[in-house]
Amino acid sequence: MDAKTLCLGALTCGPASGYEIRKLFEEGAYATLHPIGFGSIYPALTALLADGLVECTAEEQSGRPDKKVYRLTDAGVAALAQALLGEPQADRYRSDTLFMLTLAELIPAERIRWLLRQHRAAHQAELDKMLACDPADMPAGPRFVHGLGLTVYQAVIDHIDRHGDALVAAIAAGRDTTTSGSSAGTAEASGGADRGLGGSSRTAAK
Amino acid sequence: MDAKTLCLGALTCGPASGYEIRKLFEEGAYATLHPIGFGSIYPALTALLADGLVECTAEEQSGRPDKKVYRLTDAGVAALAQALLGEPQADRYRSDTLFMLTLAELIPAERIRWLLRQHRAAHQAELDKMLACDPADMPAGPRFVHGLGLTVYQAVIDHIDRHGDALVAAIAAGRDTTTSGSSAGTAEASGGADRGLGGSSRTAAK
DNA sequence: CTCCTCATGTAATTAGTTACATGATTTA
DNA sequence: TAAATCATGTAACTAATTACATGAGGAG
Repeated sequence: MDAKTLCLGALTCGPASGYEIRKLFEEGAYATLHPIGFGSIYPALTALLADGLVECTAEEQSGRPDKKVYRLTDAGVAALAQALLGEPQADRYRSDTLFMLTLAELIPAERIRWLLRQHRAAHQAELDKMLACDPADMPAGPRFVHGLGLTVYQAVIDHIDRHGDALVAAIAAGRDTTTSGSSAGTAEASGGADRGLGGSSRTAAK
Repeated sequence: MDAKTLCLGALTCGPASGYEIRKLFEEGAYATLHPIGFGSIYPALTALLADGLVECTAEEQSGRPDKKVYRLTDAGVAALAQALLGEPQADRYRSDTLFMLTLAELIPAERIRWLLRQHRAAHQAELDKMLACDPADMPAGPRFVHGLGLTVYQAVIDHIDRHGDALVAAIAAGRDTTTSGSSAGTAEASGGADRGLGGSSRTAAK
């Protein structure tokens, strides 16, 4: 799905500027469905304007660059409907965290715990954002996707809550950080599960 | 997460050729966690060899090019463990299908039904592949990720089964394909929900 | 007083995908 | 007999991210 179609889709929610479109894709209706940044949006909008699929009125603002508000034309709606008839590409998911967790044996138990917390927190944050929207206000399409998002995020959180401790315990038991012995057997290191709690508040973002 | 780290990770499962690594990422242990193709794997392997992080023995084969089997060196394991300590990038998910479904109002009801079926089938296929593996054979890390995958895929399938029909019905009611009237009100077109059943067996793949 | 939000756009770099080149063996 | 699998690698192309440039106003 190319950036042009994505922008066209975003504009069905109503007229918007490039800046606002980006927000739709990172916080709003299209959040997490399709990552897209300024570098893709602005050129796409320019191309759409040249093709007559959107029209644009510039609103003067003090200091800031003019706010260019784009809206769909009839041709734009038709082009979008057409694009929506094409074959959808297969879903793609990529997760550094899950890849790392697959290689848990190579990672200190403390860091595994941190990774799990962070993963949970990220999903909880998405969930909270979605919970703030009332599905009753949405048309059927967005409501369906919204509900799907809720279930999936909840499933991830539940799985971490149910099996996260067991993973940390297994790693702590299998290869202790303090001892360098390899075959430690089934140690009962699960007792003090909540002491240090990961630390490392710096470098949390980016 | 770059292609080199991904290859290093794959090689923890044991020595493998580039061809086999790709299979790991599309069917095996790392399936759907990180998309990666030949074009990324072969150059990465060459670079890793130059850095001494993997070593390689070529097995002669009749007709085919030599099968180059790569395995991790001690330096490779150390480099991987080091890379695993870096900040994981945020998860990225992209779904053409879900984006399309968000714009369901612009799509004929029949096609919505097809989209839902296809989405369900894709997730069912992934689920079946995962169900074929016994988690008991896995170390804690892969087992955790495996379990997470199962729950998530199941959640998607369940959601489609529970709410898919309602979506199709809403679209069919809101904007009928046969009538061109725009403000049709709350029509009771939900009755014959299962007549044509989508058809279009051609162009199913790719 | 500093940081964040608003606001647009270009340029450079990096990453990823696709196509090509080659070819024997197995399966349908 | 046609197509898929196995097997590696390069070159070209497309797409995406990041950095840069500019700058006012409001919140903390």
